Amino acid sequence: MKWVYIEDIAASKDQEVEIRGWVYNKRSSGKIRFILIRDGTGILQGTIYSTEKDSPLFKKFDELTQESSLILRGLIREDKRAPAGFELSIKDIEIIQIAEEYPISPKEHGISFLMEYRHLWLRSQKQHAVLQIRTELIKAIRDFFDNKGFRNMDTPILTPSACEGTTTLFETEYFDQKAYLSQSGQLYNEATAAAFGKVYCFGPTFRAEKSKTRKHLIEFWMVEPEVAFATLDDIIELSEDLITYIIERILEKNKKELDILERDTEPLERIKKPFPRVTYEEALAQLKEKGSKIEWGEDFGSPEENIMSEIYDKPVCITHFPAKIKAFYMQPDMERPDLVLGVDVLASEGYGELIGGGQRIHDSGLLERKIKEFNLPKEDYAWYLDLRKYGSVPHSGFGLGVERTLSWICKIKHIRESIPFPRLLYKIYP
RNA sequence: UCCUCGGUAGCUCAAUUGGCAGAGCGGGUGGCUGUUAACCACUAGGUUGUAGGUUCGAGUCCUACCCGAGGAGCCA
Repeated sequence: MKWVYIEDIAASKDQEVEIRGWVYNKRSSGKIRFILIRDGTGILQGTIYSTEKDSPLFKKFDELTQESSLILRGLIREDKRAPAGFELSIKDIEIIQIAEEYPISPKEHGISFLMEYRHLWLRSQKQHAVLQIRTELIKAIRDFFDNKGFRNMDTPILTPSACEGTTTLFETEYFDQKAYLSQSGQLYNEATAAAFGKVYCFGPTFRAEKSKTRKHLIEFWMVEPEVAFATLDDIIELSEDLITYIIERILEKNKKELDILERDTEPLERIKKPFPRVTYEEALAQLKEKGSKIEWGEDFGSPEENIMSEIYDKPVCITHFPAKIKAFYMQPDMERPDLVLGVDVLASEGYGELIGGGQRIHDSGLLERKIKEFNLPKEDYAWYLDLRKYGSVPHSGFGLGVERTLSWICKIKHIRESIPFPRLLYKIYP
């Protein structure tokens, strides 16, 4: 008998098939019994009908517990009464394992309990929907860059020095040396961009910051494009194109999942180019008008990000930040050397920074001065400075956080649900 | 790291002024011919986070600690 996945069930209408999966729920009503089976691709209702109370099928049905694994065989029928529109008339139940009492019942649970059972919580419908969208999101990101001729050049996770210099790194042993888990592939991207023109890296990044918010993960995934000869304006446009492409794809491919998540898609549907662009100083004026006490030279906190997303109903690009609050490699504005050609793209609906990036310094002398100014060990940046000696060109890039983007698209309350196994402050289980 | 709130059955929660520790869900048993987180009846299930203190008596009050949540800060 043919083994089919529930997502493909329509093609097997009026045929006898085999469904392999787990008991999602079961109900009985005298002579008729229902099994909801999930197989990872969907949930299907199977029915058993018998006039005999102790028929062999009923006996097997009665043994089943929530999440028991089994193979059902039977006829696929169209039936309006079934949740999926199709139903399986069960002719045979093959039990693989009877599950022990499953801790996650179909009723409500607290977050700390669910997080402790994250390995099982993944089976629940909403978690499943979020992660289903995640796989489409990652595919869309790759397609976007691949279709534009970008080369995927992944960068190392183990790095020799505190390349960023500023934020907290995870340290590990590397034979007789120290190594650090990567916080960004950007510096290496600049090298591959000079070799391949336009590149992107896509991988996990690690930040040992003691952040305890709904927007931060200790380990998260980031896609970072880098383009030789590109200016700030070029990569702002690239950011807009990427975000609109992603949104369009998810709206097209993940209707079912967005529906399960009860996501109002209207705010996503209006996300089209161009996005509003404001400079840091213009944003500051808008924020003060709305009552913020932020002063020039301060970075935006989450109250400021929230105000910005109240003002605009699309992602907003903020540019020209004070140099002192941004990284050492950011290209200063020629007319205002105290500002840098950086851009942060803030999501709508209060989801904070999706993208951070900008134009990089390509002048060798200036970069050396900045390294000194930021008190960074020059030896560690010898190879990076080489890139400015051998055919240096203006170049720009950015990083987009996958989990922030996914949280926003799914409108979930906390970023911890946007990755199968979140690493959170002090929490590394399961 | 700071502020606020919380920790009672497997889960979600209740317990009046300090006075018998309780309900729903889940589990078990039985019933029901179309259920949709089914429903109905019965039933088992407790070191009230830990340690100490006040009191005739503490889930409730006090002290310390542990754990969790929300927020802030931190954060290319």
